[in-house]
Amino acid sequence: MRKTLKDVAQKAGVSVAVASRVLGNYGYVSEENKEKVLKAAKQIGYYSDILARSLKTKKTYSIGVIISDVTTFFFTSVVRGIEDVANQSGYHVTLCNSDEDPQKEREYLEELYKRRVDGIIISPTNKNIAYIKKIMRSGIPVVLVDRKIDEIDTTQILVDNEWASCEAVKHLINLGYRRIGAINGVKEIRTSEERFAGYKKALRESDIKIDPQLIKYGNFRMENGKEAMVELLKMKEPPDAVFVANETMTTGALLALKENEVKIPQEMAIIGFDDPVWAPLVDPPLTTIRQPSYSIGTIASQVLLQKMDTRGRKTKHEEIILKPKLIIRESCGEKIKIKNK
Amino acid sequence: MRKTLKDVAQKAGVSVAVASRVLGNYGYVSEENKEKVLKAAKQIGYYSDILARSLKTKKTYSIGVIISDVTTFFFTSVVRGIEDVANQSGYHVTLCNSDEDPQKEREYLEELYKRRVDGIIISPTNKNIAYIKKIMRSGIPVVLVDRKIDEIDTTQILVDNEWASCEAVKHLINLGYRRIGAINGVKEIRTSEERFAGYKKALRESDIKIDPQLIKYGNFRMENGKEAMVELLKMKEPPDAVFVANETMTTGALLALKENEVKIPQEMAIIGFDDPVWAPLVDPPLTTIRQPSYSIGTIASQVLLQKMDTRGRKTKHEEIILKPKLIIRESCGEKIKIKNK
DNA sequence: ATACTATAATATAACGATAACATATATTAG
DNA sequence: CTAATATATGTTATCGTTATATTATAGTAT
Repeated sequence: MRKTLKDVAQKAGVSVAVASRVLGNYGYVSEENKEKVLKAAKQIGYYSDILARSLKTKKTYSIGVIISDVTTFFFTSVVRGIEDVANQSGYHVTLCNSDEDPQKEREYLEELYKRRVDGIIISPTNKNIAYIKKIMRSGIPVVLVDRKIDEIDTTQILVDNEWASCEAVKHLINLGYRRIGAINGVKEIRTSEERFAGYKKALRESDIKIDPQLIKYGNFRMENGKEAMVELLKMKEPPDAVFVANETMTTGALLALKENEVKIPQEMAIIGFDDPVWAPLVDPPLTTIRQPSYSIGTIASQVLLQKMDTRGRKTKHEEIILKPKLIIRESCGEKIKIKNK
Repeated sequence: MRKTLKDVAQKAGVSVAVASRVLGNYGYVSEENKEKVLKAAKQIGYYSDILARSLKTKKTYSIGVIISDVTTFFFTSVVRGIEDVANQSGYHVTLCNSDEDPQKEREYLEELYKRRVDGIIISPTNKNIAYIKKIMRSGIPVVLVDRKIDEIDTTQILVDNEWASCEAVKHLINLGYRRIGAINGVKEIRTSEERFAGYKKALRESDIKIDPQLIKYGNFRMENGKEAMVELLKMKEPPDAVFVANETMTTGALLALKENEVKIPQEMAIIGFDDPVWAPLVDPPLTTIRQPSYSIGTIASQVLLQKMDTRGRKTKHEEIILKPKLIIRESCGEKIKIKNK
């Protein structure tokens, strides 16, 4: 049977109050009783019941994390950062995987609210903004990661997407590519918008006309990246390079290229956002944009911990923007060299 | 402010007992009051407090899942299976990542116990057996996945590792390889043992002498797979093929081969346990053993749900063994053809 | 008419912890 | 020597639910 504080107190021959004080490490207790209680607790194998404690103290010492895809390197890495910091401060992390599905996201938000987490870190879709605001109003601090939402007044840990994808596309342009396609994520999500903006900016600055036919929209999932690439390949005049907006869609796109036996980069150069462990291993090694994912996690956690400390105070919109890095491998080759061959 | 049942009752003009009955859907309530309560609850935005409820009912409607590596395709897939089934039955999944670290595993086990989860699914290291048993004795059902532990009397969802790796190594032998190396996982973990046993069985059955020098032990982590492969490559006479016991170590091994510019399969063939999405994309496409990971998850969840229903009854040791599948791609080539070239 | 059952509602005792309050003693200050 | 303070302990209300015991009314069977 599970032991309660009463059992400990009984065994130690003191009142529950004394036992609680010893185990909670507060108030006045004599050395003698302290020892007795500690010994008794150990002997009967007592663990405090977090449910009961939380009910009374209004603190669960747990934070909820809702991310959009646990299978990606980017998000697992973010979560690792979050956990490492949170655990150190005695917080437990409840991980939820929304799978880019607003409905699932909503359910998890409700679940976390009901379970009274002390704070939430989320990479949001943009469909539950009102509900997130409601949760914040109820006193639970929220920190956003990866995806900016203007309407939510809290700290958001972001990445300079526009700059990064602009760099990426400029890289392609510098190598000589001119017909550059794009496989974007969900249109309404800020991250997609920004990455797409960077793509357009790079083309504009190089006076390359933007061809709408070369631009596809996916939903950040693998199948989608694959389909988009297949569509591009079916064109009379397919692009000679393509920029893909995240890891899973890049996987899909690569799968499509493989199945259609398209030579990379000779027939199609490719550059992907996110830098999974396997990027150097594919054929040819993939040029990518590496995000500081672990840092995003640690910073988010630190900010949230701080917000939980100063609970109740009104928070304002604040953006912490980190810089990704272009990792050049071989999937873009050099258009000029290829032509000369 | 967070609303309580009292608020609902007040608003509806009934007692808390009636309100509780309506929301809990039990006992006698008049149609009239039922409506009133439902309306009131909706109006003030009431959510029951799971902490308080759980404290009283002794059910948290949450299960804990401890796996050894969230970054792998195998485990994320298992977790997905677990969640899909559990969520459908109204259970919340708390995901914990032990990172193959017994200390971390122990901490998470304690955490889950304290948080009073209704059941636990775990891919265990073999260092906390006594504690797992203790948890089971306290009435929390546990289901093991992926790793068999003889001493624990409960249902274990496993994979026929020995058979699968035997098949894999036989595949190499059939292709003409004779100096076949192995990069195994942690020695004490059953999964490693079994996979290694399969390796040895295949060699024995083909009358190939087992050369201890060709056998390395890792810890299932990437860096380790890399180091092991580097050691193999440093040998005067390195193996001409290698069997790697899991996904992360395979990644490491491939990285090492890449860095040392070893040609696959001409200079070294490689076959890996686990079949991540990127397996077809690497150079050359990787021959792997695909585990029925999602099924492992759904079955584990179903079994656990059932155990939670029949709580208290003593469970016996039981094994559910699924069969993996050899996925042949190009990383093993054909030794004969290669020689002839 | 009496006894019994089904329906309905309320008041209240748990669940297991914390913390506010009350009480008691020892120590120190004025 | 008294007042004030520090130390130590115990009693009990409380958190927000659920569930049990209690009471009340209506309908049905004897």
